[in-house]
Amino acid sequence: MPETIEPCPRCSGSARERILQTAHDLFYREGIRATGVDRLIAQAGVTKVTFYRHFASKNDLIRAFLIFRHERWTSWFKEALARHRSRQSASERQSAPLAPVRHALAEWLQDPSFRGCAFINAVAEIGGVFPDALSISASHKEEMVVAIASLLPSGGNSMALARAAALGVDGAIVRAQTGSDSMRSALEALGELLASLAAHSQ
Amino acid sequence: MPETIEPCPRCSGSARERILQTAHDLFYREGIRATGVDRLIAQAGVTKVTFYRHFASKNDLIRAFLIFRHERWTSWFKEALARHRSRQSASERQSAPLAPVRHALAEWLQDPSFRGCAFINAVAEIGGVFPDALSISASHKEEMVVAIASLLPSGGNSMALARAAALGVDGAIVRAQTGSDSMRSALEALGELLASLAAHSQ
DNA sequence: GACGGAGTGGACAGATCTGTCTACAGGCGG
DNA sequence: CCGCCTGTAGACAGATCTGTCCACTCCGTC
Repeated sequence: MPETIEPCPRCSGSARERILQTAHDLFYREGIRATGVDRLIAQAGVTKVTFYRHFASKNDLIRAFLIFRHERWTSWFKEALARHRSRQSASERQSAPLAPVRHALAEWLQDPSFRGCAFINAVAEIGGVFPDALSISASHKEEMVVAIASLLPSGGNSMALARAAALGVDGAIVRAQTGSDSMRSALEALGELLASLAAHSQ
Repeated sequence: MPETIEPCPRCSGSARERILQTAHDLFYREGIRATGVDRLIAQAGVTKVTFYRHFASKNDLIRAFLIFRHERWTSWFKEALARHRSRQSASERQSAPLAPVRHALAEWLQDPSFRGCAFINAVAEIGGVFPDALSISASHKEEMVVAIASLLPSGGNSMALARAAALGVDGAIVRAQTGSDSMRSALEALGELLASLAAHSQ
C-alpha cells in the first residue's frame, strides 16, 4: 500500500480534491485531532472560505476522509489478495488459502509510512464524540472480512473463518504500529494464526 | 474489569493519587488529547500549581497514567485468567487451554464503560508525537503475551502460540470498540480462533 | 455586458490549550 | 520559632483551535 500520493497536491485537481487529498495525508500521518484546519488549508493551497464552501465542518471532512480512505484501502487490499493468490499453485490454494492475507499485510506494514489502520485510529481518537466514525469503521471492517472470505471455498463457515482471520489481521496491524520489531513478530504470529485456522477448517 | 474507580476521588489519598486516578478515568473514558489539564485538575480537586508540582508536564502525567494502567489491567487480567482456569476440569485444561482468555475478555468487553485498550488508543492518539507511548505499549503487550503463555504447557512453542493468540485478543478489542454488535461477533470469532490454535498445536 | 459560481487574502471572534506566575496559609521537624 | 513542604486561589501569557465575515477577483455562460 503506497501511503503517499502527491508530489504536488496544490497543482492538480479541483479545490475539493486537493483538500481531500491533503486531509488524507495529514489525518493519516499525524492524526485527526492533531491536524488543525488552518494547517490543512495552508498545505492544500486553498483559503478558509473555499474550505468551508466544500465542507460544512471539520467533522464533514473527517467523514469524507474516512469514505475516501475506505475506497482507497479496500481496492488496494482486494488487488493485493488477488495478486498473491495468483502466484499460488493449485495445491497451495487448497492447503494455505489464507496465505495471500499474510503477504498482502506484509507489503503494507513494511511500508515506511505505515501508521496503522486509519479506522482503528479514528475510533480511538474520536469514536467517543463522533459516532459516524464508529459506523463507518464497522462497515469498513465488514468489507475486509468479505474480501478475506472470498479466498475461501464458499462453504457454510467461510464467513466465520474469515471473521476469525480478520481478528488476527487487526491484531497484527495494531501490534506493528508500536515499532518495527513488533511488526516482524506480528507478521510471524499472523502467519501461524492463519495457517492454524486453515488447517483446522479442513 | 471494573473500569470505574471512584466514587469520590477528591476525598481520598494524596493530591498526587487523586490526580492520577482522575487522569486514569478521563484519559481512558474520553481520550488523552480530549482531556485538557484544566478540566482534569478541576475534577481532581487540586490547583494548577499542585498539579505541576507533581508532574512536570502533561506528557509526564500521560507516562504515569500508562504505567498505572498497565499495572491495573495486567493484574486484573492475570487474576481473571487464573479464576477461569480454576473452573476448568483437567481434561478441559488440556483440550481448551486458551478458553480462559476468551472468558476473561468477555468480562471486560461487556463492561458498559469499556472503551478499548488504553495502550492501543494511546498509540493511535499520540504515538507519533510521544514515542514513550509506543515503548510502554509494546512492553505492556509483551506482558500480556507472557500471561497468555502461562496457560500453556511450557513447550518450545508456547510463546509463539501465545503471540498468535494475543493477535486475536487485540483484534477482538478493537473490533468490540466499534459497537456492541461488533463486540458479540468479535467474541465469537475469538473463541473459534483460540480453539483452532489450541487444536492445531497438539 | 451582466450575472453567478468559485476562488483569494486576511481580519476577527470566542473558546480552549499548556504552562508560569504571584501571593498566601497551614503543618511539621529541627 | 524558623524554614520547608504542600497546598489554595486565580490571573496571565501565548499559542492554537473551529468557524464567520468582508471586500475583491476571475471566468465562463447566457
